[in-house]
Amino acid sequence: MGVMSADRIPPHPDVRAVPLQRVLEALADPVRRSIVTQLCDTAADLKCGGFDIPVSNSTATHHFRILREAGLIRQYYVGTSRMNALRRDEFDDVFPGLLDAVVSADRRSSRPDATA
Amino acid sequence: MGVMSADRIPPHPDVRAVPLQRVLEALADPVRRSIVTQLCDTAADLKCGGFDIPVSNSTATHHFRILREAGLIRQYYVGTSRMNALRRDEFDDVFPGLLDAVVSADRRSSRPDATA
DNA sequence: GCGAAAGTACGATCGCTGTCAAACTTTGAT
DNA sequence: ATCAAAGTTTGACAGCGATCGTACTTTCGC
Repeated sequence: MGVMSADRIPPHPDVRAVPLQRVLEALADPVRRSIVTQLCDTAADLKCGGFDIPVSNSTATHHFRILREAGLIRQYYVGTSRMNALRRDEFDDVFPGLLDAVVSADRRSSRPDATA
Repeated sequence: MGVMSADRIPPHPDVRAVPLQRVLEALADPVRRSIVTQLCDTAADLKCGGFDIPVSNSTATHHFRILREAGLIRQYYVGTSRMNALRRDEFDDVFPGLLDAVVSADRRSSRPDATA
């Protein structure tokens, strides 16, 4: 008995209404930061199962919800897959420079770093 | 029977050796963020008791330690007062743009905001 | 229709962290 | 010498949040 695929996703917040506290809590978790970084690097939307993260399925759902409520990602369904998109521009408007600084530093942290 | 006032402060980390994780955990707490913002706004070193924070003395000590170990502040004694200095330049070298983004957003969060 | 695929929702743990009060330490002033 | 000022240390406690397994829901392909 189908519900339309539209409202299968909980509402996305207006980024301007998201407290900095929520944003920093979201970005302070390594798994979530990895999700954001992967979205940045891919420069394309990814389904939940398309990420390389070391947690169970239900834990992943939890992390995606936190990111969504922090205004960092937008989710929408394609068939049975939930897609995730970075809300780059909207987010940068409200928190200028933050995403860049975090993602840049995170990339450096995650790489082996072979600099002499 | 006095110990010299020099080594009354635990060692400060090399900022380049501080993991991003530690930095974000430090900045994700509202009290610590307030401390950093006040240091930014004052543009001068402040003694521990010189901050406007709503926690007990021992809790404050805890927060200052977290900030110090995150490479965000440098502490030194002047008489019986422990002074706190932002490690601005060193920190910006390793995490460019991060402090600015967080402090700017934090200032906006803390103000009433009377914009029409 | 039926089964598989992709996630979600729900409880239940469990460890971490922010908090405080109380006792202690060091320095400066009297 | 003593006392006050400024913080620290220690121990205890409470609440949050990351995690997982299991059960459930929706959609797609046959």
